[in-house]
Amino acid sequence: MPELPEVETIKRELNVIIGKKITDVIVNNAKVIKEPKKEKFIKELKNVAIKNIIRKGKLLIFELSSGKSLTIHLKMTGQLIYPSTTLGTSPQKSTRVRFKLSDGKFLDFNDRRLFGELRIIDDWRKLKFIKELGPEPFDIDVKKFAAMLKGTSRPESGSRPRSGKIKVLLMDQKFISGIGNLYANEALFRAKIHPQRPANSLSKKEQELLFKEIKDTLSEAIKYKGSSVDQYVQLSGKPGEYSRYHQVYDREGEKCFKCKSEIKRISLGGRGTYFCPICQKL
DNA sequence: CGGGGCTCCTGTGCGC
DNA sequence: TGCGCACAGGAGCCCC
Repeated sequence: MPELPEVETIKRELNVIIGKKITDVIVNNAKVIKEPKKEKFIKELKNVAIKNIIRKGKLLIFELSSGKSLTIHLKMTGQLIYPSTTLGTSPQKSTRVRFKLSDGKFLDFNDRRLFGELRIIDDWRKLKFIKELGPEPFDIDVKKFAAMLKGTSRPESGSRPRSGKIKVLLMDQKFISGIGNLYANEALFRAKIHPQRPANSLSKKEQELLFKEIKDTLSEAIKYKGSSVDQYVQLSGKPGEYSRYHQVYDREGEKCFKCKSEIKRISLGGRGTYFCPICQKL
């Protein structure tokens, strides 16, 4: 479940490979390569340098010296490991693609469930996923956020009246980018808002608090290098430390840290949704 | 439009 | 102790 903080952590750590050249590509499972086909994918990367690495929402983009870009989406169980060691966390059974760099070390893409997506494209800005991506929480102000929730934001930015559930909306990458199931749960708890609240029903105070808590939760998670709940690890293979600060996620039946009542779990948008029925008002 | 459910997959961890 | 299966949830898609 890498979300914005996890992908941002990896992106920052990947700084060390900027300027290095890819000397070889080993594909153990071509399913994660979405375009172009395996042979062309390998050819496009060989002897090409990594010029820059950026992140858009949960998507990593490697800008290459060829002018093209390699995009990597970790989806749920994707990992990037560098430098890979034979004794450490990589390579392993789930190592799907290995990039050999000009320093002789490997950057490994591991992905247990094969949901991850690698592609090479001429212009990442033209990707449908990118064009439809909503703004990041850090790129907007509270006024804009409030307008988006109310659905009164400019039509060309894709805003409509938002009567859907707030938690489902927060996870919608076309609405706002970077938030997944874990941080949607955490931010809503901190803002004392029930996940089933209609998005356009929030009071001005609630909008402000939610916006603040989204940013604070994400910032804190970045500070602690992400949450290792399932598969996520840092580039070095070390787990992220933020999991120990989770208030509700994966805590069904345990006591709320604030009011001691029982954390509940429901399903929203097909996702496990955790909340405190006392602290979070419907 | 919202919402629910299914799909892509596989390793883990639970219940029996 | 072993076996089988529900579950994890990012994002796209389909249908009502």
